[in-house]
Amino acid sequence: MTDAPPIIVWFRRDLRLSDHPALSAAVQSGRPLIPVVILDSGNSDPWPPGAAGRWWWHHSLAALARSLATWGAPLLLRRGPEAAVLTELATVTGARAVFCNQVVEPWRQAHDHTISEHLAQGGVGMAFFSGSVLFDPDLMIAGRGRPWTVFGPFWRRCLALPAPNRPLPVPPAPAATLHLASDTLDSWRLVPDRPEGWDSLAATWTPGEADAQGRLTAFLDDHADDYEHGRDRVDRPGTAQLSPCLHWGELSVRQVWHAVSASLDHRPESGPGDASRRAFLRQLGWREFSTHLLHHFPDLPTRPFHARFEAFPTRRDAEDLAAWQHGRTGYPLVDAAMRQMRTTGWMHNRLRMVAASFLVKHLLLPWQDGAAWFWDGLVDADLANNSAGWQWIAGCGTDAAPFFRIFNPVLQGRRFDPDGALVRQYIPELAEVATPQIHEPWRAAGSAAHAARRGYPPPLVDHRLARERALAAFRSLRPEAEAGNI
DNA sequence: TGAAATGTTGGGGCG
DNA sequence: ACGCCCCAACATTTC
Repeated sequence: MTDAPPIIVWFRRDLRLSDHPALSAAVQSGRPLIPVVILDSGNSDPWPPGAAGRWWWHHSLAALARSLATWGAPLLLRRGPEAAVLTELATVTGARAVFCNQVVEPWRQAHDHTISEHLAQGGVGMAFFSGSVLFDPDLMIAGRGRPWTVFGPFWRRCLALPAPNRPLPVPPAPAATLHLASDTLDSWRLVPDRPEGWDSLAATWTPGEADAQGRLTAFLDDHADDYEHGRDRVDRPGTAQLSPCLHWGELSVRQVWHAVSASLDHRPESGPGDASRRAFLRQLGWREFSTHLLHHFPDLPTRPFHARFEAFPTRRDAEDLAAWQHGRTGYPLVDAAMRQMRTTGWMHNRLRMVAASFLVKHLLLPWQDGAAWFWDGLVDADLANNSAGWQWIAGCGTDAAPFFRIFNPVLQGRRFDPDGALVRQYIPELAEVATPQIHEPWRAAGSAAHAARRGYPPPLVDHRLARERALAAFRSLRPEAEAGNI
């Protein structure tokens, strides 16, 4: 054995071996490695993963442990306050350094700062590597002074910057490894019980880096050329469905960026799929935008960006909230969306907009309640994306959809689920309803009776009335109304 | 990354 | 043949 002290590589939201700057740097040092994942028992995380997130986390950790074992450095699982776990590990092994990739979330960065100072007292250094975003949020506003709050200019600026670094390969395995006692993953009990179990998620997903890479490849082969339009169809797999992989870091955003833009860069003239590929990169841009926003505005998860929305006349109605949560609003597209999330842990992006709009505008319930439900139910639940998305749809965020932009669930259904295939998949009660009425089953006389027998509820609210009610609520917020000089 | 209301236009039926 | 009306189709405005 060498005398060189080992390096602790702390895995957080980067459950992969490729394009892992902290891991690569540790390997390059030639020291023995201690890869570790810590389950924080100190409740210091104000946004611990929800139920679906924990399911994903468990399985992705299992996959990471397998690939690290094969690669040559077994993964260590330790439970406890993060600073204490790292300190103890450093003491026992003689490690003088902890390497990790930065997670761009305000609470996480604050904790990292504290932990880093704590470790420094014991002579242990902490090194942070970047990799969870395409562009550094602080560098982007350097010289400008204030964050971008409108997506368009933000993205134009991003595209004008030098391209993000090329992703790193899986590093060669270290020569020496240490074997230390580890918790078993099962003892962490990450996956909570739920009445219907988790089989339907397991049938949908295989968490882990290998499957994530496969998804990326499949998307490039099958859907990237038609993404611009195909992504809108909720009844077809036109999207990449990489969001959980990106959240948990099974793929780095740089890997996705480079894989998609490579075909643009290497083609002399623009091909048929170029617009689609740019549209996809733009979606990575929204992820980037949300992450930067949360970094600059830590209140984003709880408080409306535009303070006047604090006065919005939201309702409090536990029954309506429960109807929405469990897919019993009587609007098939909304209900299919909510049941898709329950069944798969994922929801099509367009359905997220429709379902969120319905909660906020048709039901006038707080967007924070909707965000909390999504947080618990989505395997890709991401604080920045979830918060920014809800604020966007609620009209109170930066660069938000105007509040008066109210989705009509019937029209959205006709346009993006024209055959009713998605509705029939998730709402078996409506399987017999004819296609012309599938998105408004209350209008189908014969089928309506049938649906009633099967227990599918009538509409919770009338669209036209709900729309007018929402517009009135919005009008009550206008500055002129407050000033009393309408 | 809407939808509804309102306005405009142009073709065709018809007296 | 001509003007009138209807209304679908499209465009613009408003919420």
